This record gives sequence, C-alpha cells and structure tokens, in this order.
Amino acid sequence: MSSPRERILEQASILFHHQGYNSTGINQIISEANVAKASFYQHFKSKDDLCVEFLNRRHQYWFDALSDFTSKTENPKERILSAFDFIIHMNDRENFRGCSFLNILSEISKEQESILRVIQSHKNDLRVFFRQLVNNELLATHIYLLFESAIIESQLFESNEIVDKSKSIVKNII
Amino acid sequence: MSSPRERILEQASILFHHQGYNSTGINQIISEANVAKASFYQHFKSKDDLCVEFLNRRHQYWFDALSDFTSKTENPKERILSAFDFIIHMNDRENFRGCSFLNILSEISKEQESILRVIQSHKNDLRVFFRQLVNNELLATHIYLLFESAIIESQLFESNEIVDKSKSIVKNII
DNA sequence: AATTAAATAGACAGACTTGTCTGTATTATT
DNA sequence: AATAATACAGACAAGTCTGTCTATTTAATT
Repeated sequence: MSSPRERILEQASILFHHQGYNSTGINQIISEANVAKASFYQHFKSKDDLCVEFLNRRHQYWFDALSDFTSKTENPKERILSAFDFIIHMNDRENFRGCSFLNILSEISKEQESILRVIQSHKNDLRVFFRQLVNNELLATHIYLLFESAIIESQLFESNEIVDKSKSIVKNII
Repeated sequence: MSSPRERILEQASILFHHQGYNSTGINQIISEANVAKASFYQHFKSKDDLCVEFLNRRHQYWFDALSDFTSKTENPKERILSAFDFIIHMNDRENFRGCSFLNILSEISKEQESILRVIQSHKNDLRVFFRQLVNNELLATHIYLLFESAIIESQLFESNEIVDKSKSIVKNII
C-alpha cells in the first residue's frame, strides 16, 4: 500500500472532483484513505493546503493526459481538433464533472489567494498550449475560449453534443 | 419595511452571490434579513427551495437588465456586441463574481435536480436570446459559447480584458 | 538490540450546519 | 371587539465541520 500522504491525495482527488471542495470533509478523506487525522495534519497544514496540492497534481495529470491524447497526430490543426475529442474522452471517464479548477473557483472566496493562483496558472498554461499550435494570438484565444465553454456546457447539460458543435466551429476558423 | 419573504430573498441574493451557496448558512440569511427562523421555514421548505426561488429571481433580474442594456440600439449586430459590454457592466457592479448559475452548478450534486433544471433553462434562454439576433443556429451557438467563457474568464482573472477580446472576436464573425 | 521517526486510534474543543419546536406578540380581517 | 393569520425570539436536536491533542503501536535506522 502506498504512503499515507499518497493515499490522502488519491482520495482527495476522487472526492473533490466528484463531490466538490466544500462538500468534502477532512474526516471523509482520511476515513476513505485509511489514515489517522494526526497523520493528515503532519502532511498538510490545512485543508486549503491540501487543495493546492490536489490542484497541482491535477494540473500535472490533466496536461499529461492532454499531451498524450493530442500527440497522436503531428498536424497542429489536427491536434487542436483532437483536444476537443479529449474533452469527450474525459467526460466519459469522469461523468461530466467538468473542470476541477473552474469548479473550485466557484467555491472559494477572495481570501483563498493561494488556491486562486494555481487555477489562474493552470488556465494560463492551457492558453499557451493553443498558442503554440496556431501561432496567432487572437486565434489562440478564440480557440481557448471555445474550449473552456465546451467543457462547461457539456457539464451543464451532461452531453457531448455541444463539444462536437464546438469542434466543428473550430474546424471552420482554423 | 418589506415582507419577511422579500427580505429573505434580498439577503439570500446578496449572500449567495457573494459568498457562494454552500458557504452561506440559513442562520446568516435570517439574521441579516431580520427574520425569525420559524418564519423562514414558513415560506421555504428547505434551503434548496430557497435556492430555486433565488435563481428564478436572478433569472428575471438578469434578463431584464440585459434586455434593457442591449435595447439601446436597434441593429442586431450592435445588440450582440453590447451584450459583451453588459458583462463588463455587471463585472463592475458585482466585483467579478461571475455567473450565479454557473457558480451554483459547481456546488451542487447530481441529486439536486430541481436546482440543475433552473440553471439549464436559464442558459437555454440565453442561447435563444442570441439566436433571435443572428438567425443562424451555429453562429448563435458560437456567440453564446464566447459569451459564456467571457464571463468565466473575467471572473477568473478579475479583469475585463478578455471580455474586450471576446468582443472583437465576435465582431469579426458576425 | 536500542533509538528515532512515522503512523495509528480516537477523544476533544469550539464552532458551525439545517431543520423543528414552543410559546408569545403583532397585525389583519371579520 | 373577537378571531385568525402571521411573525417573533430563541431553545433544541442531531449532525457537520476543522483542527489539536494524547497515548499507543508500528517501522526504519543506527
């Protein structure tokens, strides 16, 4: 069995992503991770601290998965379009739970700056991802915005229909 | 002074919008609305029930404000562009708190269906709003998606820069 | 084998949550 | 003026929350 710290992060990933941040308590996390509470506070100084760590991990995991998924083709335009297939892929895997970063954004207050910064930097990286594929500032932003709303709208309506629509819109503008 | 029910809804609007749904308790609402707890439960059978009522009100308020704001011009294309100015207007008024509907979407679970339905129907209406202005299904969706992400990204970065960018993107596609 | 480090269980504090309840006071209607 | 409806204050239940603490056990290192 993996280390307590690892088990905490694993369970937090599952629970934060499926139930939301505020609706998931430390007690549930440690109980399902089979870790004592004192051990939890040995590794994380607060719940917000765990949240930051979770988001950092999620960032790594998500970008690795995106890179993997989109690098099946060499053509930059094909890669952009496959990024939208990646949304569908993730929706299937995660039951339309949307973007962890945007979900948590809606839950935090202005005081939780350290969490906000991780979210901002994640989205910045996503924007850079598209910019590297189109080499045109405004077009990259355009695609980025459509990508973002494709995630959210598919979460809202629990359907990939809008992702396909976004994809064909993008096909027309690149 | 207005009725207890009215005062509850007023305070709930302010608090849900500024602190989020899960972070706002019944006790705070009734305390700031100067209403007894028994009175609260005479008008609303649960917190979720209040949430539905709040969203219905917000829907009305928000659409009235949008209609008002965009109807200063007759030209449909001008109206679409002014809808993006409306985002800036609301961001200024509400300190980049984003969309109440999408914020609450991130906070609820799959069980809270009545809340989800109100959110879905609000967004459907927004889509119809654009479709009435462009009379082209795919283009309307395109604008709708850019509008949605303009709200979210300006919330995330607490800046209207991305709204202006969205606006110029829309200018080029209509 | 002895020492140090890490993990355990779980009690506890203090504050919060939603929702129910009792009893009283105010207001509106007949 | 008497009745009925509404609102009031606030205790209470039963649970949640984060975070601290003690005391014990397991594991790793010297």
